Amino acid sequence: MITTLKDVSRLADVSLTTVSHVVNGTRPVSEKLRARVEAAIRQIGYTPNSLARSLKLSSSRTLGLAIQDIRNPHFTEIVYALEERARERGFTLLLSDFGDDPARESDALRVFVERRVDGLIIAPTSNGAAALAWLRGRGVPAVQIDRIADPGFDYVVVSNHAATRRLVTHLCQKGHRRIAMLGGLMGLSTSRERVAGYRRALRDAGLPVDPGLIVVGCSQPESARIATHALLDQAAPPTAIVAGNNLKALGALRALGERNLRVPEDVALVSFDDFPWADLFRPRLTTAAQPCRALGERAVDLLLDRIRDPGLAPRHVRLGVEIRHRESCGCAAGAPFSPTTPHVPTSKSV
Amino acid sequence: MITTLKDVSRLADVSLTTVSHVVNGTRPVSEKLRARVEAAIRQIGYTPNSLARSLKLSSSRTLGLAIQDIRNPHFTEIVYALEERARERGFTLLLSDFGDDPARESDALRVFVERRVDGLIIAPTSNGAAALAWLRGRGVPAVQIDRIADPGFDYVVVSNHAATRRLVTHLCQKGHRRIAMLGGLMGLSTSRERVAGYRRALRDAGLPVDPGLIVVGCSQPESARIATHALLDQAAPPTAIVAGNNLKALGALRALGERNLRVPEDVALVSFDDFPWADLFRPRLTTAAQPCRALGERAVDLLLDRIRDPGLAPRHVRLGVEIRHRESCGCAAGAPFSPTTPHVPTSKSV
DNA sequence: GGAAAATCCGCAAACGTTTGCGAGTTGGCG
DNA sequence: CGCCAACTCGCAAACGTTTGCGGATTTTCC
Repeated sequence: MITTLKDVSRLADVSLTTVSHVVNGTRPVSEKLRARVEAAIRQIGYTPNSLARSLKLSSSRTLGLAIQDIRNPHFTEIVYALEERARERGFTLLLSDFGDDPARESDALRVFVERRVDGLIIAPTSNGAAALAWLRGRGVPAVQIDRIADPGFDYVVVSNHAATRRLVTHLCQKGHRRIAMLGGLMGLSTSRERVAGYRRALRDAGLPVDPGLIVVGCSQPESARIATHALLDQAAPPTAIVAGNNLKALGALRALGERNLRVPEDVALVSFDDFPWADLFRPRLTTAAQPCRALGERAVDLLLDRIRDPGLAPRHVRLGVEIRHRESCGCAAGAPFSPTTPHVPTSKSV
Repeated sequence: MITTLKDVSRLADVSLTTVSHVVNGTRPVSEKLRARVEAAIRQIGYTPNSLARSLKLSSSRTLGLAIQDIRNPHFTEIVYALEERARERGFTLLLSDFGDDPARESDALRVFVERRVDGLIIAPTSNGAAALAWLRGRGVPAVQIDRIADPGFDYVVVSNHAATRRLVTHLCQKGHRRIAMLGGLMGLSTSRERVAGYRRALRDAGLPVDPGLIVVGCSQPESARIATHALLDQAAPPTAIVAGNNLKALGALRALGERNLRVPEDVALVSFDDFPWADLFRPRLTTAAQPCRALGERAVDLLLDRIRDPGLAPRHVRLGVEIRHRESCGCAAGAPFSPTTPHVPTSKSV
């Protein structure tokens, strides 16, 4: 059913070498033989064996992608961009979703290396540093996305600090003085940067940082929902909430709904990460939208560069974030947004 | 950096054969040698080369996944389930997103076959039949999901007809007499089955089928949005709309919002496909929720069975759909839902 | 103590490619 | 006619594994 070069060579009565060369166009072949070979190929429906080819060339034209949870719309978007870019460049993607489990993260990397991917893209967990160290030992090219666990590797992330700061500053300007932050796992660089941006904005506004208004560690909508209820149960509840990412925004939204609190009249809500359908939530959510597509494309480009030249110094890319100004912050729909912090342009260090 | 069996065998001073056997545990090895080998492996950080292994064994423990658009939440969910199940079974997933493009669909399959996947899972386009025929010629195991393009291959899909029928019947019972249907590309079995279910429900209710209320061919939110506007511009506009899938529901929702029409008071809306956050739209959407997880799991299981025994007769699985009864159909939240058509149980033919 | 059985191990051929090297042929030119 | 360049092509070794076969050593049992 599946045929080989040898089958073709027998049928066309030429050498293996010649068949290989007409298949790959890697050296001139006379018109006569080429015709015979091509006829034979069509006749038996020959399909090259990439495995053998990769083995011989020690290059599989395959990229490994290890990510937390494809179902998170943010990652879905990134995966989409990565796959497209990789495909355009002639690479195929191996996919691994490792959830929250560091062990599964390591497993994924091991599997990828065993399959001899040419390089890999990873959104590392909080202990991704160990996994990356292991990779370094194998000399496998890799780039981190979204989060950074080891500055020794390339990465492309966004300006979490600046964007969160702008979000919070905006709430301050609208008069909010008790602003809560739903933060993520502090092992993640994103969470740390976003919480730092939040603190910074408060300090800039001369507001106290109340530890009771910062809750960290929730990673799923459900924990965010519960955390939100807890926040609102306080003696002096927040008048505004900053969700550290899209999942937390969903949780917060649910909690607010359960309490029949109106957004933004009773409590304002802004969130990191946009949804493709964020305009359909009521109220329409004000968000910090990451450039997922650009992020994916840059990641692939960085990786291919490094595969070409493994000696490159680590390259760090930080992309700007766009604030999508909608209603949940308390502004009328479409009202102009005037941040105090200027928009952070795409930057690249080293 | 990357080492081989031979490196290990040299360092441990044993034969290649022995190293291979301790790595795979495929034949007993004396305690002494095993220890030496394991020490050597650790020392040089040996990682097996799956490419060579696959070549020799002619089995790559890899599954190809070709899908339309991962960003569609419905497919995202399926991809997630597929990846998880495949991983549990020791297989890795190759991912290809081919959009609407039949050419890219064929490309994807070709790439997968060249990479010698053990089998593949595909949500075929309207002309997927050709692509599948090509596969048959190569003898590559495959299962179709979501849609069916060639009954000669295994598939696992849902009861589109029955579910749509229940959705529409429910609207009829609420008194709607002009119910519009936003259908998909009629080349897809899902679209045909859903539209058929819609017609059937109307006939059952003794209502006329007005061709002006059926619009087919839209596949993206934007075209559904435009189609919805057109529907509402009619002399006798519909009082209820059935969205053929989640994307169309988003488009319809946008159009209704743009017209400041209230759902369900002015126009009722129900939709095929659920969203994980469907409870956060306002109004909360009544949907026909597919068992994405089960679908993914069954697909992998079917595929692995077939890989084991390629001679199996084609197996067809049709899963039941759960109606998630919320507000957009015009019922009070949480009101009981009493379909005339009994819930279609999971069935399996042949 | 000796033969048979059991145990432990290595040789070398394959899996399906790619490619350096060199052999054979042809044509051009003096 | 002779020689060299240009052109075409095939041989065979490699890529990193797996595994059938058989040789050597040890154990078992009478």
